Amino acid sequence: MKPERKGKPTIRDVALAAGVSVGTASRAFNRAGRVSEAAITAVQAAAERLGYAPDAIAQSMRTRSSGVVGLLVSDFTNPLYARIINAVEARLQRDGFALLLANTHNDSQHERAMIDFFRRRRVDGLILGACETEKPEMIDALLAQDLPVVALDRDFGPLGSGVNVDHYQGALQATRYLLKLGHTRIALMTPGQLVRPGRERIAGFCDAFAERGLKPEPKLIRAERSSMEFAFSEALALLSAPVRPTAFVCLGTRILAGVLQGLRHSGLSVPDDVSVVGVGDTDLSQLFSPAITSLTWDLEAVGTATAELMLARLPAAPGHDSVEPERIVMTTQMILRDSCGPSSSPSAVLRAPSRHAINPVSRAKGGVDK
Amino acid sequence: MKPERKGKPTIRDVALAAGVSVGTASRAFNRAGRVSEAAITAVQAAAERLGYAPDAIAQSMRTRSSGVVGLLVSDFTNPLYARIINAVEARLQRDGFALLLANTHNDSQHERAMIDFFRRRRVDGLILGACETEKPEMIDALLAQDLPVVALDRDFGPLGSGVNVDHYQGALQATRYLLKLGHTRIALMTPGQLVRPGRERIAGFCDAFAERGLKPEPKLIRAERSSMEFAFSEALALLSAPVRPTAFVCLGTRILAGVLQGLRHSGLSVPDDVSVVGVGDTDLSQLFSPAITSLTWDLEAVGTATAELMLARLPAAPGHDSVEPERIVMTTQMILRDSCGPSSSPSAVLRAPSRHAINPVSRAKGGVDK
DNA sequence: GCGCTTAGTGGAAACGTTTCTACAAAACCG
DNA sequence: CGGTTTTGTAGAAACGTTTCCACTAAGCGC
Repeated sequence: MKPERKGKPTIRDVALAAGVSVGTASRAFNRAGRVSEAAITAVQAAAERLGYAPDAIAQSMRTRSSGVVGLLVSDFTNPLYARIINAVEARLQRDGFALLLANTHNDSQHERAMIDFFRRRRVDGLILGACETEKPEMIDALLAQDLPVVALDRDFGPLGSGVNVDHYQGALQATRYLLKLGHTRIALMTPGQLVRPGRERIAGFCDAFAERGLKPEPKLIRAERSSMEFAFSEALALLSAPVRPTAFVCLGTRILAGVLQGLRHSGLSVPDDVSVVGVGDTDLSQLFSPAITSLTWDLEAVGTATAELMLARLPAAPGHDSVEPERIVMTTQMILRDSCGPSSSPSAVLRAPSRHAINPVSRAKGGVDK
Repeated sequence: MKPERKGKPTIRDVALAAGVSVGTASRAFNRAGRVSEAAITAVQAAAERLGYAPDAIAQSMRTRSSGVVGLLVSDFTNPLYARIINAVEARLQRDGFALLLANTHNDSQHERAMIDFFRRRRVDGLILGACETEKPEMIDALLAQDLPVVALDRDFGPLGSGVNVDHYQGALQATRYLLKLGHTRIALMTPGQLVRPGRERIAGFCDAFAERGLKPEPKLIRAERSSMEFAFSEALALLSAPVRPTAFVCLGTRILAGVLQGLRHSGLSVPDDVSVVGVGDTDLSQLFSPAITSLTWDLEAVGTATAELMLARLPAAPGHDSVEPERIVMTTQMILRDSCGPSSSPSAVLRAPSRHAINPVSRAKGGVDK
């Protein structure tokens, strides 16, 4: 019909075609202010005819809101992260927000650069699951901005919002379980103690020992890197020690894989020689023989809750003046399978092949004490 | 020092502080046109002092380039996708581009909506690994735009660029291998034949049979959904048939998991009762006992190549007028492990525990014949 | 010193929206 | 029917950049 020169048609073209001014055209689209029904239909018809679609960049420019949320994570190759991010994306998409994704590769300088990069891109909010961001000065700087920030399994102090998995309770439960089976030489392998999950797990681990008046062997706590190669060599080192651990708690998917490889390499059998508690309801933990007793939590729920926390803090939200910091705690479950047996006894009796129920979500307002 | 009201400082503030005009300040930052050294240092000093960072939205507005690449994929929970996307992101990041991520959940309507959404957001390029986009009319519409499009394991015809894994060759190789071991009742399970990977694999599978003057059993080709649950029930169905398959080719990580579960559930042992070829060098295929002989390809290389194909097509690229369509084909490898044995013989002898070398990358110009 | 080029600068226009202001027309109300 | 409110509209001013254009002040060859 009307091939307006080249390029996409602008609202100006639409207004012209509809015989109204640009202002009216804009109001017609946004149903804001006063517009006559006649104008609305005329504008919509013209837009349809011309194939007009508003330019999101220009809208951002004017409204100062980009409709984009930034998500920063150390490495989303981790299948646990992948599923969380998937859920975040799905939830944000429902509200018309897009997800700008970057990973930091555990490089704190890089991380800071990416946060800045996101800021320059005027993201409407930031979801942070990266490590450096637990440093107090960093947190203060972040929260000082008007940019909504939501933590993903990170601790941003009393003023920060976020979703946290209850790793403390999980580690406590897993360790209690092994202690009850008679294990005392239990190795704990988890990502570094710099970040919340690592710290919490170590605390839960130690407290489970303390409950029985015991102390864990410090050398059996390996909270450093979370790569499979590292876990493999650490496992080998621990297993070749004069007196080796009788159980492993492996709180990382890659770590679990590395430890299992180490056990196989050492010719030890699970659970007869060594008991293993893994993490996540992954293919590996289900199909390894024996199936791995695992600590899990609802990844989709974590992602959805994170997204919703963010959406509630976005300027577009209805009553967003009430931006009280809020923290959501997700509980963990132990899925009992076949990889744990009594300590130093010939064979295991305990067995519970089926899964437990889905975990509930508990909410907790974060206290503000400035 | 100079708390310029509220909000972020603009280039105007910087120019004022440096005692130059905004135009000069802009040129100073971009090193474009003629600027004196004095001006550059003054502007940079002022920017530093004020903590100025240019507004990417405003820049996009003016330059019509957003510095963002959109990536659409059906579901990045798939660990194979996750690693590819990781590599894409890393490569784009190196050149200062951000990644806008969305998944289509295999909903073609949704897919179209997301492509539009990306367009409105003025992404500089689009990487498509989703299904619908192989429909001719869709492709034409996409290529007609000025927006660079790169396919991720999808076929966009002679005019499209993209990175393709050589699934045909891979399936051929895997099937030949099983045929040589004496299997003829081989089941093929792969994601649907609507998309390139599925089609190619089926073709390779059939051609391997044809080489020996054989024809595959049509009922043993299951190319539909790629979920674990589906694979599990399909496997059970196939295994309970009067005469069951002696080998499975499982070309999806979730499919592999489902089939292995099905085999376990049926009480059949691998490779004595049934041989299995899996996909991807995952934890599961390495640690399952027996370790799974797998068809793999270099996921990082796929991601990097995809990103580079895109970068070369971005307007910012140096000689981007030469936008010939280009297709990169990645070869596959078979990692021989312990999950395949001769057909209907008591036990397997063949064994090769170590990995093969990394695959090379072969490049091929796509022919243009318009 | 006088034209000529050239380096450097300031100012303004543009990018495509939304929103504000002003104003006209219509509606309502004694 | 005059005044007051209401309704709808047009037009322009932003938003923060980049880039174009015009212009001044050097530099240079003679």
